[in-house]
Amino acid sequence: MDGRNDIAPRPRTRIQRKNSRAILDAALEVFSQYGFRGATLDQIAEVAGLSKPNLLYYFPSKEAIHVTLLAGLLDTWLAPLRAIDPAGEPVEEILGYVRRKLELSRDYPRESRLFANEVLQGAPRISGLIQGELRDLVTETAALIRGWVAAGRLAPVDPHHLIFSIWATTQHYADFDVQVRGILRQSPARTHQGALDFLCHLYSAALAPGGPGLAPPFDH
Amino acid sequence: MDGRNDIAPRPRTRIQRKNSRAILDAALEVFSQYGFRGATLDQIAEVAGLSKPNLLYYFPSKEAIHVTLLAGLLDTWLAPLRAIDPAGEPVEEILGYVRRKLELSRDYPRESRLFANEVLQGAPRISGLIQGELRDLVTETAALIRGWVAAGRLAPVDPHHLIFSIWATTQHYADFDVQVRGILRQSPARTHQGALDFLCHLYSAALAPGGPGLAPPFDH
DNA sequence: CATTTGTCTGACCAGTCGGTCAGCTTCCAC
DNA sequence: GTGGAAGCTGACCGACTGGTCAGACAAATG
Repeated sequence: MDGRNDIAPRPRTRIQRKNSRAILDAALEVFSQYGFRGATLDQIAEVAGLSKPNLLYYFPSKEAIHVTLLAGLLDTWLAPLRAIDPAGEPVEEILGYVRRKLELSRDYPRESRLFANEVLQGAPRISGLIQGELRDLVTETAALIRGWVAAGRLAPVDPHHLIFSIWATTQHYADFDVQVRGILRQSPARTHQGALDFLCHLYSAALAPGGPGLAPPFDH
Repeated sequence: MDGRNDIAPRPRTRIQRKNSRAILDAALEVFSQYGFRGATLDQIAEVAGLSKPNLLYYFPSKEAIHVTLLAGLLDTWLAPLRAIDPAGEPVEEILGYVRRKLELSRDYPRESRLFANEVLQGAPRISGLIQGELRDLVTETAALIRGWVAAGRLAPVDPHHLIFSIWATTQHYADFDVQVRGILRQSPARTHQGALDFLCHLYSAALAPGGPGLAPPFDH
């Protein structure tokens, strides 16, 4: 009688799996484009090829769909950060992180925009995740980077702002895609390669140990 | 009888000026927080301290308020780019641009978020501005930077991706403020200074002519 | 075949949305 | 002060929103 109305447990039957997937995919498409309040269940239902009541048979509410999406997203999104190898060569590890993050922006722009939409509007539904899981992982990585700096294997930079800048520069190509394509009229593949080249130059120049900018450039 | 229902001409009387300003300020507050579809006229009216019909006495529709905001915003937003002096020292000019853009993010975060919201959702109302005024100015600035590179006064970088990265890194502190503050728990002033220090290091290292990365770092 | 269980839908509901309108009040030039 | 324009509002409208519900349909189970 009651459909899979809980958020946590995964669907069991074939039909449940198929329809849940269709709903989440359609919801990702619509939410990422219009934001939570801008999206409607009718839109999602139409994209998913289901009726609106049928959506609400699989998910208890609009918000439940949204939360399910966000929760499932964070792992994918943080994977590149986890993949940084503490035993690797510092500059190469960070450049690899940039490359993976940029590929994520290219291959999963909807996920990036969904997340951006949520954070832009104050992250009312995921502030817990940000101050929990996300923050912990960043703190960890920041400590790793600080260790590399202390060992003289990396130019002295603030690890947090380094991470922020990598997030910003890579996600920019997904979140502001319309702007990028409106200014830079070229194939997405070419834009991606250009971005990769530039960012590698940017970060390798700034992170190479013993580089030009050892002292803080501006006094404060 | 008819209020100032057109978009272009500025209000004349004192009351018109005062209320128009109050409406636009309230709309900026609400639109930037909830996006266009997420915001309601009732919310804007309440923030502005006016009744909803009175809002529509000054502006013909919700969309007119939004468009008015966006149009008035672009000039402010592009001012730092226009302020780049072709006769100045290249690296200093770009660092100055970064500084001004970062100050804009600190002082006008609502404007940044409004713009981000719009672009994120496909810029349905300002695609003309992006492909027109914005694109022209960027093309111009890109040519200037390319000239600096050719003269050997700047490391060889792609000017477009350089501009994109500056936009991304600076606006990140306004658009993703919730995330930044959720991770980096410190005063906004301290965060601003840290960001400025980091970004100056980042760009001065990468842009200094004759630096480490003259050849493209990755083959393609 | 009958029963049960899971899947699905048309019709509907209460609340909210952007926007209208008739008419009220306030202001100001004369 | 008075007439007319400017400024303002409560009440209202049709459209749309998220969500409900009784019951139809489908599929497994006996």
